Amino acid sequence: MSRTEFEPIVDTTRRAEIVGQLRRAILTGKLSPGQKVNELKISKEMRVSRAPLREAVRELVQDGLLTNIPYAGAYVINVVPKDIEDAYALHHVLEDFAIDLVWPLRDQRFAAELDRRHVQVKEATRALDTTRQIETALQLHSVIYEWSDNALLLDTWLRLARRLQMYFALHQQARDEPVPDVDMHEDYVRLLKGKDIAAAKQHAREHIDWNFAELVAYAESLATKRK
Amino acid sequence: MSRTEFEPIVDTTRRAEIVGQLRRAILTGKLSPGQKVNELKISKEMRVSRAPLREAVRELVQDGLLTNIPYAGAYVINVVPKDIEDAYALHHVLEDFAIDLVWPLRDQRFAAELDRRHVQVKEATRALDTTRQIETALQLHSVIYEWSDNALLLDTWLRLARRLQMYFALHQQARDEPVPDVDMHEDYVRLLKGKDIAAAKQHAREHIDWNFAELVAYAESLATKRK
DNA sequence: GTCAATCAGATTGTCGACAATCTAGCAAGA
DNA sequence: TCTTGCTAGATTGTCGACAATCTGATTGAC
Repeated sequence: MSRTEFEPIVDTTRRAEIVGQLRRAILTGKLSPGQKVNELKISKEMRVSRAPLREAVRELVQDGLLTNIPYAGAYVINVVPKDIEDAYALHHVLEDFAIDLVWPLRDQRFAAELDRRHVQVKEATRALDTTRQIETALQLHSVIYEWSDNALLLDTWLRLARRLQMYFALHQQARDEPVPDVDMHEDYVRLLKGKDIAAAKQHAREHIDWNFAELVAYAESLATKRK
Repeated sequence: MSRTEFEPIVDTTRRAEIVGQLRRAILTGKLSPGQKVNELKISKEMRVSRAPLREAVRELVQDGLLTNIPYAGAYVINVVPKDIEDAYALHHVLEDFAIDLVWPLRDQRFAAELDRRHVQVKEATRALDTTRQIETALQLHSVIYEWSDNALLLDTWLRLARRLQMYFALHQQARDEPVPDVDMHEDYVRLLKGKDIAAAKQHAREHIDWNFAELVAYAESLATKRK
């Protein structure tokens, strides 16, 4: 029996590639909220036929990043303050649950993984790469979900995370300000490795909320502009 | 301003119809876990081309009812005990959250809707229509999510509900026994209309678990059989 | 001028055919 | 006997073309 473990072969279909590109385009604001996804135009630009593109669109619709109206087209979802509030409320609940589940499962590898991703966040922050910073920060949060040993919870989180990534990206892109403090996640990581679950939960709660008000305000400004 | 409210036009694409049929087939066990979804065969049976069928499959893959392996095909998801446990754990958390949210929003129409769906469950139960009984019972549970005014939570619940519907249906189909008591949801509905939120939560928790052990045992029997 | 009917252009939905890939079975060689 | 290479058949992935539908502008009647 071989000891080496091989990675599964990566999806090598055009469809998967297209999904990736479209998702990135949405999450980085290259496709802005409300914008229509023109199949013919995009398929030409990507040099693929409409079939795999359409299948990719179905995936993103199911993902919640696009909405579809039959015979009218697919549109990037809009962002209104209520969406942000809903997402944050759900995030609180899921994070709490994930910490409960992960607490007895934490081991040395868990701590190592937390540190590894924390480093990535700090690197992206120092490099002033906001897009990557958002991405790595969410990946850091993903650790507890990945280790909570509940596939459904992880799946639910990943869906939510994509929404959050979109909100953050839009916001950052709009204000174009210096990135937040490098040590933002210091306490978060430390408490997750510690012994006080109540403190960890409490801090996670506050940590999640750090830019909540700002994001809602941004969504409101969007709504007013749209009028 | 018109006072009458019109329903949105139903999706009138073949794709939507196909999604419905496939979903029903999976949720009723017509397509059993692990079974392959042969595109050519099904498209012929449905008298449609493969294009809309494939798009429908993408949706169901994203929904979590199918898994896809490139160039190999789409398969109905398997059911293992851990899946049931994960689903129930998440259900507890979501139900708790939903009750919190819905509590201050309850009004007379909320109570009426609870009653209406409760009646449907009882009718299905009396008619010995197990499939419909499962469907209506989940729709009864959906009330609190629909009224909780959190679109993301509702979306998350609907995903979970489909998984649960599949588990229940498989189980029922396997044991082929008389359906449970007609008054099963009596307390659930009564407490949701009452004033004691703690009692409502507590009962919801127990109510959710009523057939948990049975379902896990069934999944285990499946797993052993598969060997 | 207002409103309804009509029409052209653009876009989405669907189809049938072809290309790429996988699987199972068989044959050849060590 | 086991492994390797090959082949044929089936299935999935992709393509280009056509049909159905929507949108906006134009026309014409009142």
